[in-house]
Amino acid sequence: MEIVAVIDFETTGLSPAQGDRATEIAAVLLENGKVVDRYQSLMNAGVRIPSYIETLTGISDAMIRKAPKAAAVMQEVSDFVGDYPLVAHNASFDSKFWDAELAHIDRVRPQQFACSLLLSRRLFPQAPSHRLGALVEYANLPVAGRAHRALADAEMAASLFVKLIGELGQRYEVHEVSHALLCKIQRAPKHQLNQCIQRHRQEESGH
DNA sequence: TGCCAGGCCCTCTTTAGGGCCTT
Repeated sequence: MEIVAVIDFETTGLSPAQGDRATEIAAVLLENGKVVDRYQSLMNAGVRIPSYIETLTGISDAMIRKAPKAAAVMQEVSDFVGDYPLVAHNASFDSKFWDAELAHIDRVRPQQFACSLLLSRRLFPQAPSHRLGALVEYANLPVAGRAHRALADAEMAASLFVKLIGELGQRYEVHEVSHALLCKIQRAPKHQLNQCIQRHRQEESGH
């Protein structure tokens, strides 16, 4: 498939609409199932980190004070990602923060997100949990580092994403999985994946 | 003062409720 960018944010909470800000961003570029480039940075948005968040992520106020400004980091990472299609685990979360942080620098996201959580629910419905760490364990994927740090989570989401594409290719004999197809599959009713893929094939071939 | 996310997905559903997932 085309090059995609898998991203992961660490933040001060769950909702930019409630004033939460990003504290760390990572993006990895995937080409032919391999990570070919990486970006990672802490980012200083001038906000305090709640203690339970520091416990969760290991990211402290002291670390953030020394980090580059959020605006500079977002300019760098959005340049790094360009218009490659995006992927995240629970993309509804990361897309909210991506859009909110881009808005602070007057940029607008041009591309769509695919979601490895929605895809996992469809392709691995039997998994005991669809949390990123649990899926990595379930699929026997390598642990990339400390969970709840952006680069480790982005690397693990990337390897999960590669696994999902492989599964899709095998199970449904889709030889060229596109980001556009994934965006359709992740919205399709679980019992209609086959129909969704057939319809996509027909649209692609112009019938 | 009191409140505080929101989208997905299942089910004892659809005139709704609650768990999962992200930090």
